[in-house]
Amino acid sequence: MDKKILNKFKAVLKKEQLKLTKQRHAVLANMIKSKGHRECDEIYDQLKSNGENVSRATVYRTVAILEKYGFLRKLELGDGRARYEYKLGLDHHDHMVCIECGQIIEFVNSEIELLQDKICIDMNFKLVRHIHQLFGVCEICQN
Amino acid sequence: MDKKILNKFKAVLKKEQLKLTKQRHAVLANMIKSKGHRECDEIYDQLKSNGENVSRATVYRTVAILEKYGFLRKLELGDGRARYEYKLGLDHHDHMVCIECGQIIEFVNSEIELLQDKICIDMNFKLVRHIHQLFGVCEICQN
DNA sequence: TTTAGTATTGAGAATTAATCTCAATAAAAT
DNA sequence: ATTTTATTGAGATTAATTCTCAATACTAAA
Ligand SMILES: [Mn+2]
Ligand SMILES: [Mn+2]
Ligand SMILES: [Zn+2]
Ligand SMILES: [Zn+2]
Repeated sequence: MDKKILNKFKAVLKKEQLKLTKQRHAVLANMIKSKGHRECDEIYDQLKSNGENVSRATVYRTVAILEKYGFLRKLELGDGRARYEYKLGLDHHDHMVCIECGQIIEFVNSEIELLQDKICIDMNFKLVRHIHQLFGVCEICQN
Repeated sequence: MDKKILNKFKAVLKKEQLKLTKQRHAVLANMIKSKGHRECDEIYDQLKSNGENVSRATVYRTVAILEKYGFLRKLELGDGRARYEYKLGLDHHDHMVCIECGQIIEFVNSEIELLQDKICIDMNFKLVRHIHQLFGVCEICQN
């Protein structure tokens, strides 16, 4: 794992009086390697098939820590299963979701981000995070 | 209940070979009357306290129909409980959610809506619906 | 490197919003 | 009024997530 990321993880853990365990390392390493939008069970299964056994409970506990400290972002797409994507150091983006095939397409629009900030300033709302998801039918599914 | 709304509801039900029952009427009437962002259990409790007993199962089943046909909009704010708001004939808006007190503030920004449409056109994505939620600290909770 | 102190893990139980089941009932059609 | 068809409700079920707690693994001090 990249030394910078690992050091940040160690710093976070120390600050929170948490210990660096094989399991926590394995979850983070796995998320860095496969950069999709992933359900906890997927992570669990993939770790298991790599021979790195981490319990489901620990996967859930670890992604929660990683989200809290900005390593991961949690997505809720309305199907009752949370997805996580690696985000540390990457540019912000939002998501389009195909309601036919489930495909997730990423998009960025800095104008929207600016307008969003302006709304919050105008309304004296301190923005922490946002969700902007577009649901519709992707190019492939239209044919 | 407003005759236009009731007629539209009747038309929808007929089209779908569903029957107009006391319970379905009660749920719709209740949603029209109290225009908040409401959990199913709230609707259930309020109906019960009005003496109009509708089972939880029927509340869930009815809001699903009402959402499908545009009477209601479903909100998922990330706490695992869906909220519904009445929307038929009302202007579109999105939501800011205070992470301290849970307050839901509505906002509208037509520029963002236009940019959103443009993104979808450019990417050949047929937009059906969207979620734009801003999470942060409201004016009151900042003091 | 031992030891003491503290945090973590995993297996399965618990939780909880939402959905399902199906016999009894109510609405619509004839 | 009778038949047909859909609906309801009570409680069981589902499924993602969280919790429990005894056994185990880190960490730092001696
Ligand atoms: Mn993404
Ligand atoms: Mn609203
Ligand atoms: Zn698609
Ligand atoms: Zn607030």
